[in-house]
Amino acid sequence: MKKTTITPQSDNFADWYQDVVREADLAESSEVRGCGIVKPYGYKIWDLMRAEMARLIESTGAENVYFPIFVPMANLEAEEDHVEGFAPELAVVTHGGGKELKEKLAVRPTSEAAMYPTYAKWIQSYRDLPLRLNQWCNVVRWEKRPRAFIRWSEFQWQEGHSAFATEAEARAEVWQMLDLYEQVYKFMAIPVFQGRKSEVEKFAGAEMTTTVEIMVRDGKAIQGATSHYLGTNFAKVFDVKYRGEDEQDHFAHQTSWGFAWRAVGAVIMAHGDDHGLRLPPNVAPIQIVIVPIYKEENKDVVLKYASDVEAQLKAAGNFRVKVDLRDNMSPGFKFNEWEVKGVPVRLEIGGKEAEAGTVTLFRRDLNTKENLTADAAVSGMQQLMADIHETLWNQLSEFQGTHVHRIESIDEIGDQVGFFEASWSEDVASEKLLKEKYSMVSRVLPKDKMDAAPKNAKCFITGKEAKHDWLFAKSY
RNA sequence: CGGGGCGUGGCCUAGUGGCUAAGGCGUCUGGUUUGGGACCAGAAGAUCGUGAGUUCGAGUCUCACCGCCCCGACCA
Repeated sequence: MKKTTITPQSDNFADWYQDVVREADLAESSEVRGCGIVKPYGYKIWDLMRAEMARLIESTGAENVYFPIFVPMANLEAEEDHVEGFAPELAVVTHGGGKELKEKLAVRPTSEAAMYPTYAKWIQSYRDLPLRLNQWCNVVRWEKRPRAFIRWSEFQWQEGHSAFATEAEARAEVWQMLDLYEQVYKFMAIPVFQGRKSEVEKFAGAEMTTTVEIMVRDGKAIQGATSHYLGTNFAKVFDVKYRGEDEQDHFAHQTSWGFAWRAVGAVIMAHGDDHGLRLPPNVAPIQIVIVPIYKEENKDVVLKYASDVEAQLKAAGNFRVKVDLRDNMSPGFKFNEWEVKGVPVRLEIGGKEAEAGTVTLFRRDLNTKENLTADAAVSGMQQLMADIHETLWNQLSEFQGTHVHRIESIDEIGDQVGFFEASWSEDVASEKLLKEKYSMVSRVLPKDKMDAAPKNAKCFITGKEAKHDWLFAKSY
């Protein structure tokens, strides 16, 4: 008999998402409109993602720095497209120390304008290049429609900013960092669609934006991370130039790339089911929960056995294991709670198991139980974690596969959900039309389609000459 | 900024002009329990979003304001 406080996905996906965030104790809303409070369990998931992301970034030789949260308004206004893109969502500090400020300070919505005046000082010679820096920080964008993790007004992320002597190097960096983002999502058992953004969708001030797009369980897209080629747009504004070997001054070619805690939201929406969260082991705060089940007369025996199994697991694979010792809750309550929280593996250990030297093992990816010897469970745990990761990956991959629809005309969209592949003219007006009609925009020109001829010579919207095969979808 | 909805203990809900604002969940204390969301007893916790107004009397009616949520447009 299952009682659930979670709305089924098929009833209302948005409600389901909010219910999971609440029931799994990930986050709650705060006193401040649009800003969230991330609770310990939710923050740990982010920490695990962040650690992997940090490892990947540092493996490329980029170094960490920290720049201030405040940016002089004048800096932000310097790059025309940039300010136009961000002005509507700026938080601005007008008072400090009890006085009105002459120079208003923006709370950074992103740090190009905060960092590049300093880059101009640091970069003098071609010998100072490349400069590849990263910072982990919080940024603020006054969002009109916030959503837990996916789009809070304040969020944590990493933003990397590099400068190169040549366009070729900068463009290579853009794709290299995008590959890291694909890898970090692989770490979360999430396949991505990697490629480039349209003119309408690209970053304010960029020459080119690349993206990893994720398809989640309702067929919508989440932009998982972006990597931009900024060209010399910002360099010209902030005077980021270097003396080359040719004894001439040149503007630096810049990139920026960012990954935010919306990834937590992506994991929830990509893997979750009607019972709640299903966490890939790599980002599960608790990978194995042991629920001891005992009566007064066998309590000591059961708890001893449970703690032995815990010790063996920790010795075998340094797993994140928790023994749920709360004695004011029934086993059934605990089962449900850990399922909602997405713990990949649960071991039920009671009198029967203690006597037989077995465990009852529940895996959250398949929601199945089996009884096996404790030795087998321990020695097979590493493989089981890998299997769970793979199952989640495969399930999502299969879902994505069946939800990419090839269409030749805009009207074929109808009420289907998912991503739509179509040959497109890349005409700006046509993208607006698509948005009005189907609330849908281009998501990505997949990397492997960038140099390929479109399958259909005619654009699916305008009938004009198509340039490439793009993916379109509704998005978060 | 448009459209819709809602403000009553931490959360959910009752209350539809009349006595001391009721119940469930949760929390705390003690006890009893433990194989799929346990039970008993007790306790704490609300100036009913704010301000005016109507009335003998307002959680309830009127007006204004504030805030929140959901659906769009904007965005990582």
